[in-house]
Amino acid sequence: MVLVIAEKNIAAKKIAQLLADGAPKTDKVYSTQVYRFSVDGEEWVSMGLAGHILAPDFPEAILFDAERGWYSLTDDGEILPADVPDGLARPPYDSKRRPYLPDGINIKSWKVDSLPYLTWAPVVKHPAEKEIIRVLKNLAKKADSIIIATDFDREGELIGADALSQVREVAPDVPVARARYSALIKGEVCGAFDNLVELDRDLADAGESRQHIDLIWGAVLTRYLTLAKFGGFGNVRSAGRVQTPTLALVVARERERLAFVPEDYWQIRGIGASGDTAFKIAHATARFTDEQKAKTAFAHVQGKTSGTIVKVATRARKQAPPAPFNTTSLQAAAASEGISPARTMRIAESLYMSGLISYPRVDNTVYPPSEDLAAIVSGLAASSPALAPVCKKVLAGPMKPTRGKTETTDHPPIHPTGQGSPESLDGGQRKLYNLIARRFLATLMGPATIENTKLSIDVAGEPLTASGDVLVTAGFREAYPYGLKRDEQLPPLSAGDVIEVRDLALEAKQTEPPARYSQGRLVQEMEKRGLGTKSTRASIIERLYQVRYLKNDPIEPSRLGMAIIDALAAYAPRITTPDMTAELDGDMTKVAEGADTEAHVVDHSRALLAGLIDNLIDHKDDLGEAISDAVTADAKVGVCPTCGRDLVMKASAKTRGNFIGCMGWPECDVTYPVPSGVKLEPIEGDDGVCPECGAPKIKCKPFRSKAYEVCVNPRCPTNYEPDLKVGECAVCAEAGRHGDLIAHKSERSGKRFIRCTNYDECAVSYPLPARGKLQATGETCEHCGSPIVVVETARGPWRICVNMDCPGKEKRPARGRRGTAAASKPAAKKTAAAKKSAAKKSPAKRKPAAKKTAAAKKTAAAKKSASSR
DNA sequence: GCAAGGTC
Repeated sequence: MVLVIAEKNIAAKKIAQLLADGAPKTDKVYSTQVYRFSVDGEEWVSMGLAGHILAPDFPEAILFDAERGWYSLTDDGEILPADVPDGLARPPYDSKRRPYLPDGINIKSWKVDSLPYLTWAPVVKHPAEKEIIRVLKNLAKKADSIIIATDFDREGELIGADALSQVREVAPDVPVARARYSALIKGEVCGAFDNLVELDRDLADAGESRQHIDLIWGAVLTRYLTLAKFGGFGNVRSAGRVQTPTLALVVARERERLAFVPEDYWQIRGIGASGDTAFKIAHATARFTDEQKAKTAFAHVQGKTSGTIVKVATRARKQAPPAPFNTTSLQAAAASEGISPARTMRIAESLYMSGLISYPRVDNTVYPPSEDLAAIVSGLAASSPALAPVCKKVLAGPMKPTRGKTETTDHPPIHPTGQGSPESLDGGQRKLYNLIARRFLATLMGPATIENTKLSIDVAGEPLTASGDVLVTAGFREAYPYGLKRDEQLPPLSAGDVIEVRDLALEAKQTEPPARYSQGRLVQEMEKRGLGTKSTRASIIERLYQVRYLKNDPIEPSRLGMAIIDALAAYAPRITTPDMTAELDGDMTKVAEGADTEAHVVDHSRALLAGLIDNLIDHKDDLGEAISDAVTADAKVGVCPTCGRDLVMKASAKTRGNFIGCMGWPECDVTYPVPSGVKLEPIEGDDGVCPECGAPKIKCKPFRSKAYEVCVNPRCPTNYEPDLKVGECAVCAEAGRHGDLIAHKSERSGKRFIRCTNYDECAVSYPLPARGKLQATGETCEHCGSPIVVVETARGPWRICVNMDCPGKEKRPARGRRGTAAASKPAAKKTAAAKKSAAKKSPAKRKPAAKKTAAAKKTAAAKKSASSR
């Protein structure tokens, strides 16, 4: 049997299809997809790895001293020489400066003292994809020969070399060869398998050098930053060859904005009208930089009510259809539609896995000749009725595809497959699929023609203008409306016509600083500067948000992010610029060409880092202070109305919930609750102080709905809500007594809830939505008899039964069973409190407000999963 | 608890 090892499943599948006599058979080894086929009567099988199957890391519990070098200790205290690669450089040992690694401190422990040793620590590999390795070894044992067919690039060679090392553990003698193809098409793949070569160790070593350098620099600097001011678990301050220069880009842009000195300018603008059509007019001098000149011009036109058309100029311009999508351009286009690059990749992956779009990690922007574009369009027409009319036009047209600047042969640009059923996609998936499908169609269509009309208007001797764009020939815009401005149609006018003029005003304005990066722009900027790859950029940006160096979109650096860049620019400047990546690329090329060795390149890099360590450690406390100040500044939401110190967002150690507390604690015990389940943001400046009570106001952004601002003080008059009777208590009615249900707002927590007036006997207490005006309706719920209230929300009124355990609420048609189960035994469970009071006062009766205890819920869930198995 | 690179 011949075993073919590809980098990923899609490659394994394609290779099987291209080499097989007849159609390959899909099979599973354990739970991994493999492809069985025959080539000239011989039995072949291909499998896909999942990228790198081994992960580099530092060895467990390695210690160092000058005599023994690297060693490890067994549990019994026995000293063993460490299993490290030959020829590894030793940490330069200076007993005054650098004691032995203290007892019990090893490379795995996060201690500043160990950083100089970590710089020189060996790097080993451990299995990262255990399942894949198991399958690989299983197949390798049965193989008569093996062909490594991973991607034809540096990382592909390394992935192949790692796979080979695993194969050798079970099949030391089986012949192994390498197939190098640059496109998954018949000619390329068959050619590669007819001309097998050897695995290129130098190229794999180049990839491994990259891994080691990234790990060593990343781990040393990340540990250093984290230890400089330990902020508790979950507060890692990371640094790396790609993430740090990326952060530096954002910080540099913010600094430009801070240093920006706005310039004053003036505009004269107003409204022109002819017949029923009104349009914007402005002085021909779009921006006056001289106030006096602006005032003089304005004095001429002020209060004027008519103008004369001097000239009408129309000019048509063509807008070329866009290039096919590669990863970066898809991420940028999706970011404009509000989908972050990271989310774009997650969605694209799912669309790819369900067979709706082609492979999403591509640099290529030119369709290969082998791609049957017409077939895709036909498929699209059949699967997406909404796109069918435009698909028909595309099929009838000349269908000359556009080409982008980057042409590679590994995969086609991102396009819909025209297969599957996109109709059932949910929100984000549907949005992205539509973008991809429409972009694909646009690349096969003609240009759009936009006609611009420019009116020159004389108003009391001053030149004014109006301009309007109209899409006259839709071309590709019929399929691809993204980023298209709305038509601004001017009325038909000609020279000499008189128009109405009104609302002319002189406006004083200021120039704006350079704009912040959007996530889409940042991805493009990273690509331009050689930072990261198509597969990593999105996740690197996401990481910078996760460690709270970045916030908001357009992107702003946090004070912490700025402090990190300042510190690294001072003590480890090499990590803050893209140069390190550029230099690494140069070194990699030398290793790949055999002009240098992995050991030498990595040791050189270690030495550069080692040269920085002493200075870093000397400044540890300065940095700790800077980080701590920055973190406090980021958490600041306002000033304490009692003592004047900063109020900051804090996390409760007990409940892990957030609250606002005074930095003066324990002398000052001012605290405020904050709403949970929403994203919170401080409001800067005077807008962030409540005019009523002086407490801070904060911005709350609930998931998928509109942000609002609120005073954090629950006792503030702006938060006052009178008690409201919403109806009668159905529980009490069942028990033969009377109780009213009253909506209260807690003065302590600011939370709203409903409670029964009969609370000595009745335990009814329901939470209410945090926001929206409440109204009693006088109606009762058909399911449980509890009152119905209306909550005014941003999306309009919302009628709810106040009973949180109402059986009517649990009816979910899609799942069904949960609802019916709950409805059939609504009185089954009670809260402990309800049971207690019921036992004391009155016999337990049917109770619509059945509240399940946590334990009861658990058993119910367990029963459910047991019955479904 | 570290990075960046593959891919799921």
